[in-house]
Amino acid sequence: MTTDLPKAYRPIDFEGAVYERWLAADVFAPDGAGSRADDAKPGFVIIQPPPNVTGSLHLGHAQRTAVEDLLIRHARMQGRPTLFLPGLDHASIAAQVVLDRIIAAEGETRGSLGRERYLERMRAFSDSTKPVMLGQQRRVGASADWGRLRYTMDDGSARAVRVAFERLYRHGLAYRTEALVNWCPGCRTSVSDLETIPTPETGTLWFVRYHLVDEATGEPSASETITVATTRPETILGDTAVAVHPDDGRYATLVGRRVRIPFVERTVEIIADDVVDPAFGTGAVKITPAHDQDDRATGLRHGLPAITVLDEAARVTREGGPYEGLDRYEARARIVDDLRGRGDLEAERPHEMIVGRCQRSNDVVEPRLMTQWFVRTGPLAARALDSTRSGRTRILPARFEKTWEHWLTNIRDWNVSRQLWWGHRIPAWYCPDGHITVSAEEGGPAACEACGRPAAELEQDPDIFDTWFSSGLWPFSTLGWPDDTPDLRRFYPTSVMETGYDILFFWVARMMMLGLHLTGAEPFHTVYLSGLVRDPYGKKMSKTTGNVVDPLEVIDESGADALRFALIHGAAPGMDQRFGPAKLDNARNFANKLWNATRFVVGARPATIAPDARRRAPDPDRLGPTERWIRSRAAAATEAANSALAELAFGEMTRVLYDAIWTEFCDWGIELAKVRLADDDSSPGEREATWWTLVEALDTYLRLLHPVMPFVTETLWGALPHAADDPDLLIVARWPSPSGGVRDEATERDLTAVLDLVRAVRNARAEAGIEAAAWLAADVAVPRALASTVGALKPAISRLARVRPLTLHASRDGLGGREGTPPEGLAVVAGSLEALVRRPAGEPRDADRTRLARELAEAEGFLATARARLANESFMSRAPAAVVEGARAREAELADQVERLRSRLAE
RNA sequence: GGGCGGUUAGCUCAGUCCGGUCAGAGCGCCUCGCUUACACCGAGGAAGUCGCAGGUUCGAGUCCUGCACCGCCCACCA
Repeated sequence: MTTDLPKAYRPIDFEGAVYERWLAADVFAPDGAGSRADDAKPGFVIIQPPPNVTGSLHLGHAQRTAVEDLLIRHARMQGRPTLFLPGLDHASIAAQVVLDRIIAAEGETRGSLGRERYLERMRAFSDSTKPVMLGQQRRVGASADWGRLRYTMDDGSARAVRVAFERLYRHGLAYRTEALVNWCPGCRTSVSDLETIPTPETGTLWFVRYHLVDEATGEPSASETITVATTRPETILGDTAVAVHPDDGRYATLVGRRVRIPFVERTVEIIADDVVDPAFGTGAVKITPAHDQDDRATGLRHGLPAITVLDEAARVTREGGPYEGLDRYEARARIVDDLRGRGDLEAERPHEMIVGRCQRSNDVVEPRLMTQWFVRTGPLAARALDSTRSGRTRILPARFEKTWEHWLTNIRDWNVSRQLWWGHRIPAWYCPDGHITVSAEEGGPAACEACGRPAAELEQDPDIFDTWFSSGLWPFSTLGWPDDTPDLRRFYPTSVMETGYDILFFWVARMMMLGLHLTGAEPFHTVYLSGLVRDPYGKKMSKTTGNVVDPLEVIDESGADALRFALIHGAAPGMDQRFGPAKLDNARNFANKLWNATRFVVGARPATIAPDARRRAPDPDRLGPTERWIRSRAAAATEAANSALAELAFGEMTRVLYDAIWTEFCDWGIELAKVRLADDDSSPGEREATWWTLVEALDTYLRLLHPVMPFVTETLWGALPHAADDPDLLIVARWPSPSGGVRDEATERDLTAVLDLVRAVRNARAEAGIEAAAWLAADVAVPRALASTVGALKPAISRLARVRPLTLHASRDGLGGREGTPPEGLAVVAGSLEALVRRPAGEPRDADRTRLARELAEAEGFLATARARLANESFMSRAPAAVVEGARAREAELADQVERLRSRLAE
């Protein structure tokens, strides 16, 4: 069974082969040939958040995959039927932005290629990125069911989109209307509110005089004017009213009068409306219903016309009269100049304001009046809120529930129309009479629903869906919805949705809303929100900043296990983490440690055990304190890891395992065990028991660590003896059960005392400046309670503290020095144990005295605090009995310590 | 304008929900050491008034209030 391990830990040498073995064993699919899933156990399902096909993965994706794969591997080892369904997202707008850049380099544009050729290019482009991305996932170690790989642009997804939309439409939850949408002149499409980033800017507030119309002549008056304040003079061209507050005395007499809009020479009315803030500007506002949300609402209330003066490129339209064809900012400058020329620019001053910019292109988004499709979110959001409030779906970390609440309670209808090409075409057809037919049929409707006109006379909506619409169906469209498939029945609802908090609204909320309405069930019971991976300086990683790290480079260098461990170890849920070489090195070193520890154990097999022996539990009658301690600590680690995992506290879990393996198992466990393994005095049976103990603990640790570091643990586990009922591969081996462990608290206590003594002796030696290699004679006084443990560990203490000969005494008298003969040594007081280490002849004693004096002062300080506490009546009467008891015990211990230190110092 | 998060060793961060052995880790730093698993190592060590000010409590990084910076999210005031 045991195979030879290479001396050096070189992940690149084995990770690929390990992955091949998993694939060959067919263990990823829930019903794969190698699956050891028990169908009686609850299933565990993760539908992977599909990365965009825009290129390659970054560290954020690697983190995503690491966490998801951790959950999946853990569930798989528990014997639960698991499904990790991988996927890719077509990312319509993001992909178009990328492709636009690529074709621009070839001197082409969207327009020059045309819709069909452009889409062809896009398909070719995404076909080229897909394998790269899937290869990256594989290198990270994703144990996904590749046979179920899905794509948001595949036929299944397309059909789900059409059916979903048709149902929403029939249920009155999707509607088409003219509304002001966020228009990006750069991308030439509308974008959602979420994609419009409010950006602070210093603009200008211009005060413009409008001339009232002299009702007698019908001409603008030279003297009668009203001054409005605006930050956007170019929209003057589309003004259809001026508004003042109804209670504003300054303008009371002007309400109902008319003014002449300059340049376009339109005559509009002065109206009164509550929306106007009399304290802002002049208290009079120009109203441009086609280019401002507030004005649109005001216009609707007052029946004002809406005149669009900016086109899809944000150039002035024919309605703009003399300014037609000018870009919005050129027009603005010209209009300001012209107003100044007319003497109608009363004032201008800098103004701090917020403008909306496009998330993709950073262009200033223009409110634009268009007829588009919307999803009515009110009823959908209400159900989503109910799901989290009732706890049917929980969000972790819990604080995000507040954000969730706030967003969903203030949600506005969702504009799903995009004037892009790459995506799912909206399945709505219009007939010449203006009737709408929505159809989920692949070829479209046969005829107009309303008037029966044949399909040939119908025209399909040219727009496509917001990319998040198809993403919103992801948890069930991937399982066969809208059909009632076996997969859907078996794996839906899914278990955990792991993703970054930055797409909580974009994606999670949409999945929840659409999932609840279309399937009647919450699509997942837990939302686990990860933080963002940032660069070492805290900057968000982005291609434009150039600080993006390719996971493959990291994996080539340090291994996938190190990358995964570092990403998980360094993170707390929902908190961003800075990621740099330090964390990675630490993780790699840890893997190396594990590697070498295993190499040692494998190599330390007693000759009496056959190389191909089956793993068995150590003989309980041959266990010494060391063995009992190692087993107990492994059991403790199992408990701690399990409870951390239950809370999805992955960072906590790796911390537990890191300490257990490195500090406890390697630094102490193996070092202690070496003694019995090498000691000629120990019997073959004892040596075997020690070795089996090491194997057992290591086996447990490798299992516990496998979900985080799958490659190295699989490799190392393969080098250890397996039990009769173990599978060949760790990936499907049983998860350690906490009850299977053997906690032994008495042994743990005793060992703590012994290890403290060893540490104290080492410390004393170091402080005294004694040569590390020197063997010194030592006497140790051992209280009765520790006699048996210390007796059994005598050779180990001797080795670890480098003391020889070592003599044990039943009382302090045995240490000598008290009566007359001054001790020639280092006095060491550690808990209830006390040692006297003989110094080499001629060494001065000052350092030792200094150390003792410092320890005494420290102990006295603690003792004083402890006594003050016990003297506090409130504490004694109000604190719980257990706490008081603990305080008493500590006081006694400290008092003893102080007494002994004093007496040592007095010698 | 609301809301949330952060402020703990030189640096990067756990710990705060469930108050008392929690003052921790990694990196860095100092002193030793190539002891046949590991120098991607081992042994020892230095290092923090847990942002500030109040409050609750026998007891507070841990709960409450206020404040100060830093960051994020939401938000139709021209």
